[in-house]
Amino acid sequence: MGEKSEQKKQLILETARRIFMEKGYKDVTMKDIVDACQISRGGLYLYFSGTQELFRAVLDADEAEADDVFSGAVSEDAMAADVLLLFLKEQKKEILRRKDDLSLATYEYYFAHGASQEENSLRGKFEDAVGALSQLIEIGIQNGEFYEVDAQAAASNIMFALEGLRICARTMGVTEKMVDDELYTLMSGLVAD
Amino acid sequence: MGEKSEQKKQLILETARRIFMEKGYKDVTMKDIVDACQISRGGLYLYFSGTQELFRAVLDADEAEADDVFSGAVSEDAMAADVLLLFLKEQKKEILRRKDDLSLATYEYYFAHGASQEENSLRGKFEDAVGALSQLIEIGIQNGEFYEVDAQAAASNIMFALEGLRICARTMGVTEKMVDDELYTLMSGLVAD
Amino acid sequence: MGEKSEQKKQLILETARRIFMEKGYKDVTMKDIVDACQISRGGLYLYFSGTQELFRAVLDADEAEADDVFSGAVSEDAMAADVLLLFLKEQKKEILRRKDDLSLATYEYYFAHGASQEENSLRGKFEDAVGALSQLIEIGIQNGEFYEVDAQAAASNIMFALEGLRICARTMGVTEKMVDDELYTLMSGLVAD
Amino acid sequence: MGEKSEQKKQLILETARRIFMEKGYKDVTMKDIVDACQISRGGLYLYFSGTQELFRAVLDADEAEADDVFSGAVSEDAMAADVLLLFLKEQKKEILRRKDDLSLATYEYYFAHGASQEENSLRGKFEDAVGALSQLIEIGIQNGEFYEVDAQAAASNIMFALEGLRICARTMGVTEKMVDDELYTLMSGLVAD
DNA sequence: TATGAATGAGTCTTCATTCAT
DNA sequence: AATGAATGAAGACTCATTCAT
Repeated sequence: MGEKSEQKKQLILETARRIFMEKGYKDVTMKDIVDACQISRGGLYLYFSGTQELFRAVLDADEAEADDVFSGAVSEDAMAADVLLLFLKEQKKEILRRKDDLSLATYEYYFAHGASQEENSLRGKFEDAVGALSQLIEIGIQNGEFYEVDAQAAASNIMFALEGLRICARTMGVTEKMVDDELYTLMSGLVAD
Repeated sequence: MGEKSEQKKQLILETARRIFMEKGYKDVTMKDIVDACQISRGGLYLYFSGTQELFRAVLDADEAEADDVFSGAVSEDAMAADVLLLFLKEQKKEILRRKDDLSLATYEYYFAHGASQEENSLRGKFEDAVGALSQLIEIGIQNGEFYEVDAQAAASNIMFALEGLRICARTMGVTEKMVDDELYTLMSGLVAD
Repeated sequence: MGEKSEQKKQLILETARRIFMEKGYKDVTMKDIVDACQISRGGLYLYFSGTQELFRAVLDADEAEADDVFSGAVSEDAMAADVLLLFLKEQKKEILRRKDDLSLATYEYYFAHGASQEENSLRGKFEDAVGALSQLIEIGIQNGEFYEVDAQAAASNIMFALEGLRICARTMGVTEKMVDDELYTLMSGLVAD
Repeated sequence: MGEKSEQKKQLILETARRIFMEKGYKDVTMKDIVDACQISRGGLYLYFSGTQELFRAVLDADEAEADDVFSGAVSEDAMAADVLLLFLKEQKKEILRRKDDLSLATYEYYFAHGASQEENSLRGKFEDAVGALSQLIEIGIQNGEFYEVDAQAAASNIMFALEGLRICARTMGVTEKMVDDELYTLMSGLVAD
């Protein structure tokens, strides 16, 4: 039964994920989940005690299967600039994607439950990304592809700018051109093109 | 009588502003406002039809008294670098300020009511800031203070990075050092220090 | 001032009448009246203590200027059948008129405030109409225009049938043909045509 | 469990029916029902989303168990006149019954929700009654009990007059004598007595 | 007379959460 | 494990009515 149980939990998580993408975090009610899962009210509570726990679980599941964008790429003999370009293109897609994206719900979640909490995984994620990016830039510099910049600072700057683009896209709206221009600016800081 | 009425409206706006700073946007109820204002339920509705209208009014009031950071500074013979530094310091303060700040509520408001709406003043604000910053950088370049960069692109980059810092501060949390480092990186792109 | 006062009262009554025709009785609020009259809240209460009193006044005003349909007609040497026909045509118009009519509001008013009340003027109105109709039929009989029926009974029957048509029009809806047919039936009871 | 649920729904319907009879349609609030049913606020909404839906359900339940007054009677060899008399007596009782009657609420309901709606079952009911009555009269004519009148027209006339009596009873009030007289008039149109 | 701001009671509706089965 | 009926608290909103000016 433990297996069946696990299956059901997975089903709930997948469904919840979809709903969080559609409605953000705060607007989602247990009823929304129950309806979408075709599960009983009480049944849902057997697995999750509320939307907070549910969203936490959705985030954790994400993390578990998070794929490091660079891990594979960098080890090969691909050019660092190409890897970076690929990464930025991926980010662009995410930034411009209006729905099908957990970023809005995630922002709402952390607004509500504090930047203080220990389990704030966002920070770790961000630092991992900065670290990986930094390494990539380092490699690029050694390859002679990139200018001799402070890799760590450059990586941070890129990440903050990307976050800025993302939040701007979710609030004031951004055009594709705005994103392209900014990404171009970011690349220009590293390499002549 | 219109005067007294106006006073009350102001009182409500100020109180609401405080509450929005404390609780963000979505968690604020009309009852919260009512209690804080020591006003009757019906009384509040005489002035505002709901939290959305209230927050809109708070934002509008902000805008009305918004002071252009550069306007005064630039026209004087202060160095562009000094003006920029001042601006960044101001931003740093805002970014690190945990409460007493409408940014969280504002994000929530635009999450809820769409980046699409015509009355989205965020976009205008952002572009105004980019414009002013761009001008400032231009002046700095002409003064020989700054490198010969693309002023527009540099300004955009700074603004996106600042937004990134702000949202990171509100979600994953940032240390003062992180902010300082990033601001230093931003300055470094313009001037050797 | 008494004159001015009277004018204002008239204005209120006329406006209220229009609103009662539009919305019926129960849905009308003092606010509706206030808004439509462009008068102050308190001002309205100086004249009328609530919608009940207001509607009562509207009804009373109606009564005061109620014109007896037959009074003029009968005294002339018009044929009784023609007068009756005219009356029925007038009734048909009223029955089919969807709006611009107080009947719905009147029904609602008496539903709410009882068929019992002393000031129930409906009964008097009805009996007056039966009386007049009865007289008319009597004359018609004496003229040899109508069959020799019980005038009183015939008059009552016509009035009940008209009320039936009216309420059916307001609830289940009636077609013009249904009304025409019924009116024809009513006439047939009195005269061959 | 569906059974218990159904029982509760029935209980609510019966209670609601009683309340609608007492207070009409418009004055009834969900709270009235809740209090009368000794149920929780939220519990009621599990079954009905508002008073409109509730009243609709009450009407539908009525219709489901509606017994055709004539169906049985006519097929037997009872005299048509007797059947008609029985029907009119039944109607008289209903008309004079002050409370314990849904007619007032029904009128209010249709005032509020339009004579236009597709689901207006009143029209169908009325036409069914006219049809049955018409048949009955036809039979009476063939039996030689009734005058040779236009059965359809006579039936319509009776129904309109009954509706007229009903609404008059609910608004201006009618005496038993008034009803008797009118019913006598209606019979007189068909048969000498 | 006249104003219109203010009140507070009342209704609607939804939600998280529990619990008997 | 699972169900879904039931609860009650909470928030939105409206209205009749009053009252200081």
